[in-house]
Amino acid sequence: MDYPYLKGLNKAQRDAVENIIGPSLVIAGAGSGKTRVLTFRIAHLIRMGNAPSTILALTFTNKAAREMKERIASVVGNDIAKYLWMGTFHSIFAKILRFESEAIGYPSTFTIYDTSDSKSLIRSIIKDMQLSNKVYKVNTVLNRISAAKNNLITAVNYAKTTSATEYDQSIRMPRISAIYKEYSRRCKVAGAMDFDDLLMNTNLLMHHHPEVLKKYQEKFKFILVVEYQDTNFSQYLIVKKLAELNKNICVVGDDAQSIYSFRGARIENILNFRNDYPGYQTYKLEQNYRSTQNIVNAANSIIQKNKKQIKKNVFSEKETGEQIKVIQALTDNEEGQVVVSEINQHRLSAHHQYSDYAILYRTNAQSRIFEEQLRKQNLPYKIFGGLSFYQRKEIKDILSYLRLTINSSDNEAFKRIVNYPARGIGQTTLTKLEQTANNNSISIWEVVCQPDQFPAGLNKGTITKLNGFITLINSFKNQLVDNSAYEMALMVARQTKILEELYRDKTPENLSKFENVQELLNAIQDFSINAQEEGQPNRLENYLEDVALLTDQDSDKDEDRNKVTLMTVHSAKGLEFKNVFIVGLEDKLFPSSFSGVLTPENLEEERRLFYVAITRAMENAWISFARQRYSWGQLTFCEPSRFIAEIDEEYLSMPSNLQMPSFLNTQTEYPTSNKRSTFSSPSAPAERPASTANLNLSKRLTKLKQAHSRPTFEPDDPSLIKIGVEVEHQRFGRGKVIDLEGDSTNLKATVVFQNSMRKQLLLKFARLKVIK
DNA sequence: TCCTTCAAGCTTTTT
DNA sequence: GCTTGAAGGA
Repeated sequence: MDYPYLKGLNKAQRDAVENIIGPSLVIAGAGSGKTRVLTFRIAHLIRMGNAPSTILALTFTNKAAREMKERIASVVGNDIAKYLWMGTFHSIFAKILRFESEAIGYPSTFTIYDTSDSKSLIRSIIKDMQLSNKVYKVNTVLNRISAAKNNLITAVNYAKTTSATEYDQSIRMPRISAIYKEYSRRCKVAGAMDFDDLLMNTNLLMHHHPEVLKKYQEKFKFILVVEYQDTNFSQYLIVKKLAELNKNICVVGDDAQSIYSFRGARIENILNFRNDYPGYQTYKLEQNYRSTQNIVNAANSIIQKNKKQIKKNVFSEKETGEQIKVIQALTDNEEGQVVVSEINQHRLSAHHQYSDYAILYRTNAQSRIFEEQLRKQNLPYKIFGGLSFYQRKEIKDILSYLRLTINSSDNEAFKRIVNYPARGIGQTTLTKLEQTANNNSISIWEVVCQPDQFPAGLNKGTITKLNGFITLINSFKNQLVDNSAYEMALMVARQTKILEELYRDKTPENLSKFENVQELLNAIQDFSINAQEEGQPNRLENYLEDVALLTDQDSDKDEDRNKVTLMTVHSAKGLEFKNVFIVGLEDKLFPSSFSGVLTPENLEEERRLFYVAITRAMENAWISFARQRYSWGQLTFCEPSRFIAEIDEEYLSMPSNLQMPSFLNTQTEYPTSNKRSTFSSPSAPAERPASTANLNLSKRLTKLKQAHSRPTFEPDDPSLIKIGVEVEHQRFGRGKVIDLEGDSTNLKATVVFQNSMRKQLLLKFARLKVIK
């Protein structure tokens, strides 16, 4: 039978769409139309008479799930597509866990702790166990616990796992096992799960309750997994168990794009598919429809250097295209300047949009310089990463009120807001409450609600203040039945006086916080309205179910449309741009070796990351590096990345400025001709400024740097700043000084900026320059 | 209890 | 360089 959507697919794509029975492995090279294939495969399943509710499709991002659902809806209609079980691993299994919560001893309203909740809990456990926070780093402890959970090692089993405890000994943190145990206990008491718990508990549920497993095995007749190379052991096992009965499993992935091993992703999962599912079919999508031949060939020439991979031949039939252009800059600032000018010029000559350009970097810290230059050269840009909307204090505060209303055992929420807005309940009180709660294995809420039964040694005044808080939360609880999520959120924002407080004191920070709270309220209103329209429940608890699983990248704003994109290579995965600048191609930065030694495994992962970066480009790619940059405030000298040398020369265009200016006299390090040899020995001894020649060099570089880059924001002498003068601030732009206060050493200026933001700045530190 | 000051820390991060 | 957290003082 023929279907219109099958037209326009190549042979491999079509096979992958049509063969729906049995295990299938789809190896989808970059830009090979894997979303298309999956979309049509699911549409095809439905057309073949399978109910959408029997199809489970798992992704890693909400965005990917939403986009695919929309595309399927456009083929089969939304009233059918909406019954698909399509979502992220976390959201789908959170949904199932809420449904089956009784079996694992959790309330269905369990809270999902985000990373900052987890860290805060671990921090207090380390403190309570009287361990040194210098030795027990919260991040390390959380990573160890997370890794254990991703490998399905429970707290009890962790203590028995000698490899784990021996490792902890070796890093001098023998008590991690005990912290893990206490962490699990407190999460349970608080009725909370962290991200990893969602997956581990799903595994435990299926392991201990075969009847539940059977129910879902029978329900999900077809299972699809996107980005299979990024699954961790926990996710892998869930999928394996669910697929055991029907074996109609289709996984799509590209081993060459596995870049999340630091989060427990196992590239082996895709490499070993053949062993797990005998009788499987493989479909290799090798034609790249995204990029020019040059880009595809260059990318291939890099990834070939990796040993661990599934052989495939990715090719493009598009035009040859231009070579990848290499840009050398003397300093990190110059790199920013050159890249941004190049974007500007190229855009004008190629008649492209701003949104056709992306700047990709290895670490978020690199973004600042590009931001500065984009602003200076007046190019609109949008930046991904950094502090997420949902991580902002004001947002977390409001959400904590909502969380506590739904699940009063949520201790992390309680601790955040019991004294915000200030009620005179301080750390001492909180410590007493927490101790009483922990000694009795109950939540803080239960302690404060039953002061007679669980005396915490508080005085009358404090108890009165606490009672005010309890009354407030209880009044919210009483309103739950009659109000939607939005009505509840609005009520909380008003009655806690948070909105009022932010509005009263109109500092720029508060203004932006006020706006953020408004934005949150809008989002909740959207949720309420959408849910109502779709006939879904729109209660507060329904909103809270997925808010913990939302990220910034889930919101696409219209005003962000025609802008240059700045993001890390990691977050660029799955996206494409006509023109891509990959910046900071320096040894130790990309490939990054922050984690100490660059092991062969890490190098291969970095190489895959570079492969991902290049394959984002449709038409043009640039690679840039600087010879020196500031990292952590320290001037460091950089070597070009070995990855530049790994690209076959024929796909590269080395510009004339790769020759160092002759007066710098660095020929030994940088031959002007025969570019390849420059990079072929990445271990070539780098000359350090110890020698006199290099003292001269660094001096000249400093001079050059001053001449080439911004003198604009060398802050002026504070004494020049008077009431009435116009000033320019490095970040906030132009403004006018309207007030000065404080003593001579701590003089503060109140500045009203052009966007009518008002800000008080300490002149000692402020980056202000007088204009007139 | 709150505010200021100092020091230590820093990757990537779909959830 | 910048942010965050913990300690110390009012």
